[in-house]
Amino acid sequence: MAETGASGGETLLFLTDEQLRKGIEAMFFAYRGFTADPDRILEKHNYGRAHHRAIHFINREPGLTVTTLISVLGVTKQSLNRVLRTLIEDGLVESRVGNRDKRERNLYLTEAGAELEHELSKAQRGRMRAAYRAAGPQAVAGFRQVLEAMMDPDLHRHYQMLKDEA
Amino acid sequence: MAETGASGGETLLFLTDEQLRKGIEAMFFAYRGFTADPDRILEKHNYGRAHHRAIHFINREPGLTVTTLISVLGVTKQSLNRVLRTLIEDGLVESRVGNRDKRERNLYLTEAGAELEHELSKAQRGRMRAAYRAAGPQAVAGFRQVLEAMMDPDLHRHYQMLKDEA
DNA sequence: TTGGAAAGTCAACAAGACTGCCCTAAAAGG
DNA sequence: CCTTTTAGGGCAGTCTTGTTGACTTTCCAA
Repeated sequence: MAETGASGGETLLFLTDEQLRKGIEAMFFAYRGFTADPDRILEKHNYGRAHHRAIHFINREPGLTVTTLISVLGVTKQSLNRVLRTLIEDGLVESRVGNRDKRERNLYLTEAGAELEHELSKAQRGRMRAAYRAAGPQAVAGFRQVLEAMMDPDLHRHYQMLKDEA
Repeated sequence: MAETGASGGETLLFLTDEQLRKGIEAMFFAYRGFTADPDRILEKHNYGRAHHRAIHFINREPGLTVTTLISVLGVTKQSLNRVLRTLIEDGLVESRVGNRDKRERNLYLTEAGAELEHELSKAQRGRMRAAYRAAGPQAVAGFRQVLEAMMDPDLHRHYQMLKDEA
C-alpha cells in the first residue's frame, strides 16, 4: 500500500518545510530526554557526558587506542585527555602501552568502570526500550533509517563498524 | 542480562540489548550530523548553539516571553540572559515590554535576526530533507514516533504546542 | 643517523551551562 | 494600602568540555 518511491507525480508531503521543522524540534527535545537519565547518574559520581561517551565506547571496543577514540568521539586529543585522565586516576579505565607501537595506548574498563558503564547503560536502555515498545518494530526500523541517513559519512563509518560487532 | 521482554512466544527482537545499544549509538552519531551544518554557520558569526536555539524558538513563536523561552530551552535565566543580551546588542532580537503585564518581555526577531534564522534553518532543513528523502515517508513516520516517545513529558508538552501551530 | 610525523601529555583559555545573591518593577492578594 | 509573589536583569564564581599551543616519546623513512 505505502508508496515509498519519490517518483513522478508524488506530492512528497513529508518533505514540506513544516514537516522538516517538526523533525528538527523532535530531535532537539528527544535528545534532551535521551541524555536525562545518564546525566542524573553521572552527577552523583561527579562526571559529565564526556565521561559517559568515553566509557561507552571503551566498553564497546575494549583495547581501542586513544586516537581511535578521538576520531569516534570527534573531539581533540587534548579534550579527551582530560576526561581520560580523571577516569584513569579514579580507577575506572586502564591505559596499557601498545604492543606493536609503544606510542599507542590501549584502553580498557576496570571492574569499577564496567560497573558504572552498566549502571549508565541500563538507565539509557530503559528509556530506549520504553520508546521502542511504545512505537513498535516498524517505527523503530524507520527511526534507525532516518538517523543513519542523517549522519556525516565518516561518522556513519564508525557507526557501521560498531554495528558489525555483536 | 537485562530482561528482553520475550513474554510467551513473542520474540520482540527489536528490544534486545544489542538493538537498544545500536539505537543509542545511532542517536549519538546522528545528533552530531544534525548540529554540524548550523555549527559551521554560527562559528562565522561568533555565536554558539545556545544562540541558535534561542533564535529558532523566537522565530517559531514570535512574541514569546523570556520565561516561556527558559522553560522551552530548559536552562536557567542567567544562562539564557547572557545569550539573549548579545543577540539584542547585535540587533538580531528585539525585546518589547509586555502589554498586559509590563514585567514581561516579548521577544521578536529583527530583520537581521530573521535573516540569520533563515540561513541556519535552511542548512538544517537541507540535511533533514536529504535524510527524509533517503529513508522515505514510512521511515519518517516511525522516526517521529520513536522520538516523541523518548521525550520527557514536559518537553513533549512544549513539542506538542509547537506542533499544533502551522 | 637524522629529521619528520604521529601518539600522547601538560597548560592556558573560552563558551556555556550552573548556583547564589541582590536588585527593580509590576502584579496580586490579604 | 501594604505585603508578598512574579518577571526580569546584574554580578560573582564554579564546572564541564570544548579549543590552541607547546612539549616529549616513539616510530619510520630518507
